[in-house]
Amino acid sequence: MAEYSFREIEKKWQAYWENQGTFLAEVNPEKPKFYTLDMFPYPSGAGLHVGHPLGYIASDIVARFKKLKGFNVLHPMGYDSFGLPAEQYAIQTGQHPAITTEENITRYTEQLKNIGFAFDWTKEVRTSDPSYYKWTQWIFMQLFNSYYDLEADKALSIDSLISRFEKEGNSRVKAVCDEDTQAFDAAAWKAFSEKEKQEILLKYRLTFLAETSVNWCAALGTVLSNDEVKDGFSERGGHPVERKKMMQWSMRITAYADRLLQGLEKVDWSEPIKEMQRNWIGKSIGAEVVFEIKGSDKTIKVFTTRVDTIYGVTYLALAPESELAAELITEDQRATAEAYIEVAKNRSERERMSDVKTISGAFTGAYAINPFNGEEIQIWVADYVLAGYGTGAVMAVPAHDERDYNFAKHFNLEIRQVIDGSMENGSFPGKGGLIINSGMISGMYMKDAMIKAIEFLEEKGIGKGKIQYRMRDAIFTRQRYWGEPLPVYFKDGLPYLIDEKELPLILPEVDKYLPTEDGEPPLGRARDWTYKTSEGEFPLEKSTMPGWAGSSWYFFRYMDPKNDAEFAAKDKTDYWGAVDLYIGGSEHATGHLLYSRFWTKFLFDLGAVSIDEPFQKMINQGMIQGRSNFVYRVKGTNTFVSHGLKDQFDTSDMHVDVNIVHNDQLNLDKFKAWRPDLANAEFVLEDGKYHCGAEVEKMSKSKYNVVNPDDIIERYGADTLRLYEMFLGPLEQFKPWNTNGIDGVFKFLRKLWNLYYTPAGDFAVSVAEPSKEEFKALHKAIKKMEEDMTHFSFNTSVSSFMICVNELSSLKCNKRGILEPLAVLVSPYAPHIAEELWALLGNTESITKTSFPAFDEKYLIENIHEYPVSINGKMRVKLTLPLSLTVPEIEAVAMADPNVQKWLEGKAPKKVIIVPGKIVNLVV
RNA sequence: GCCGGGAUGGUGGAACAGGUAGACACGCAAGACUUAAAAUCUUGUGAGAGCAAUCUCGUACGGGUUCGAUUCCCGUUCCUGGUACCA
Repeated sequence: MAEYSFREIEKKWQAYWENQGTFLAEVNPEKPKFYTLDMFPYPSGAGLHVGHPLGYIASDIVARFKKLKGFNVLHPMGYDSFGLPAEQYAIQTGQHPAITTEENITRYTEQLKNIGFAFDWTKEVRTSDPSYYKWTQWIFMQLFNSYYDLEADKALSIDSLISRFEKEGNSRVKAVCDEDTQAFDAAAWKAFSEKEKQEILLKYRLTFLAETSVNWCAALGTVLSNDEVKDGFSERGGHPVERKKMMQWSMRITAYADRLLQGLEKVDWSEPIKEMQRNWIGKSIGAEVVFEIKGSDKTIKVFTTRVDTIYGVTYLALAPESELAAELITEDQRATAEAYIEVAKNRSERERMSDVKTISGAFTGAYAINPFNGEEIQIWVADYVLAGYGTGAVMAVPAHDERDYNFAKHFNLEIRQVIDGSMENGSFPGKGGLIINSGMISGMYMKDAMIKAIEFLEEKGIGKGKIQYRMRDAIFTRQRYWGEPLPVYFKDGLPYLIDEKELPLILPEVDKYLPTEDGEPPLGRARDWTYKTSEGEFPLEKSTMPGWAGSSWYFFRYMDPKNDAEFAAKDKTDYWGAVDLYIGGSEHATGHLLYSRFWTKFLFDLGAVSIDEPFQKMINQGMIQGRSNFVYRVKGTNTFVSHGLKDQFDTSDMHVDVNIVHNDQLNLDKFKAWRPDLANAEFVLEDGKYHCGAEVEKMSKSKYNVVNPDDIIERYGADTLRLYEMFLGPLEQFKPWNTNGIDGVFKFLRKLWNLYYTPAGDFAVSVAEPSKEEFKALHKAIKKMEEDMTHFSFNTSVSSFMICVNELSSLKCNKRGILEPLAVLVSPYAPHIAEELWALLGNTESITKTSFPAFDEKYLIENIHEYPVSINGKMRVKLTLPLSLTVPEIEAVAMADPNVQKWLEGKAPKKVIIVPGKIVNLVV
């Protein structure tokens, strides 16, 4: 066999790895561990396109590299298999989503296996599998049975809260709970009925049922979380989304806001991703201030980050949804104010967002009293105030806040300056200035004034310092079929958990996957969707969990996927620990990555795992975009003009399938065969070729720019695909898929192959001692790969392999001493060809069992070496010096250099520091 | 609007600590082999001038720091990701 026949080789080694269990990963305390993880895919009906494997290839390279370096590597793959597309398909066709999902998974697995990943497939997980979602439900139950204790700063069991209530009521309990929780003492607690007790406990539980304002998507018939909504439309499907009040399960993720923020300091993620999470959590430090209302015993609580400007408050503004606002309206303002509230409330979120510039509001007629100076100030209703943030009320300081300023200008309200500085054409004195016209805090700067003002508030009992988060509690229910059922039944209208022994609560069969006629979720169609206890039969929860439930803990399940007694055994989670390298897209920054951190912290509090950050290092690979090709048809004819000549004709452009275009040249025969109407197409060519136009767009079927990895593998092989995806550019960069350069990578593999063969096609490797040049070529590549592995710049490693093989081939190197380590070196990138060559060299064990070739610097040293010279830490000149020179000789040559002389101006340097091979420092 | 990331030949991209810009690859051109094509190999390939050695200009644009800037600083333009009345 002389030809590089990748088809045979790849099939052979993929079967070998599977039969030998080469990549099975088991706990082994003798060896250091390395956990590489990819964001598992949702198995969609379209199959994998060429963009999906990008990150998987990168992590596979790292996994194989680490294995060669002696690590025990866990590198699993699985499927996030609950999701909307399968359900939508089920609605249209009546086919059970489980069947569609199964088919898609089969196809995905087949496609993935063709690429030759070092996955341990025995660790595969599927979120829609009952043996998996049993534990998703179990985690939900633990959350239900926990509350967040602020003194311990962790989640504790709800039973411990109950025993505190029995002893002393709730007045001294510092815990995260609903705003409206009333105080009670031990006696009162004991006097409460079972129902009342449960209602109170629900206000503390980490997952709870409450009436919440949600993003309702009528077209999908379900609620969506904030990160599933983009610009007022659903992320999947692009349907309009509106705000609606509904009873929903929520997760008290806000209890963890601060720990989620602090945890970011400990992990090695890119700064932009951390920043996105910080913004999403949106911590603001400020104060809550209570304003009394004139002629009423009601009060208005506002949140502000700038109490120091309190003397500049000239009105209060309430959100239109505020019930208090409706109550406060006086007779003379009733007509206008109520009309305004009606209009504002009915404006959809979408309208409100797209129309930020229009200023609107209405005076209620009521007045509040500024607690600092006793002044009466008007109370307004304004739709720039959001009901969902802070207290839904704002103290307006028009002089120092842009929105307040615009509002005051529009309605002709007073603008009172309390920070020194000029205020001209819309520029506001900011945080730096001295505070003026402000009674007790005049003459202070912001920081001191805030402290003083908060002290005053707390003394008087009319406010306090407060930290507010932008992040809301996460809605945890979806009115869908294809998701995890919640292990909850209802008694007296209150939720109770089912018995843990009953898990998993299996998703029931339904006749249709649509909501019921009376608007209940699809599970409302299930027969016997009830729970039987000794007390009777009770209805089960009809909503299911959101998509992010299953993906928030799958990285633990990979460690122990078949465990039926625990979500994962403690000794296994302790051994594998946090994910050492997580590769995936940045689009999950505010969804999956935040929820996973939240659940991990919770499991940590529970003592179920020993880590509280799941992903130590993360790389965000850039999306691969499509690159569309165009042909230019002369209008009204069947004649197509090459790109360069199209301006000479009246043409219209047309997408052409990128798979019949190579290097932007159209394959004319394939084009004629592409569609029947093109069979008799005619062409106007340039230099005998048809050049297509190209444009970067999203990869989509309708643009004929989808490239299937299977096609690339069929034509060039998996090793070429792997190398090429890496060669395309930096992993983190967004880039269009473009096969223009793939021939070069394929040629490289063929050249590599030919190193082991004579021109006549015989396998021939000599045992002669390699020359210095040969060692040098190899060790340059070894060094480069080791360095690249620390910065994840896979693209330049591929280049360094190419250089190495080019040099070896021009040296006609066929020596075992070089070719054996060379096969190992390239094996993480191109594992199939490496295994084949390794076996040809007479090795009987897989190449993955050997170790990475040791780098030796001595091979890189040349006779002539360039020394950069730097003087006084500033001047640096590169000199070409023979390596044999002694230190004084190097110094002499450096001193004789014209640039150095110019710099020294005749003076002698005080000290000469020479770092061999590095830098000569001359200190003046 | 606010917060990130980016802009280098015909193309994808190198330059990892301020020190020979354009590695490597594609494409293109010329040549070798071939009846021919494909494949392979060799050479050239940022722009301009020159027979040539060589010189000048060049990393989006305008400035600055430095002996020296793709790299650091200030300003501008364009592309791109996130987020958006968050008080």
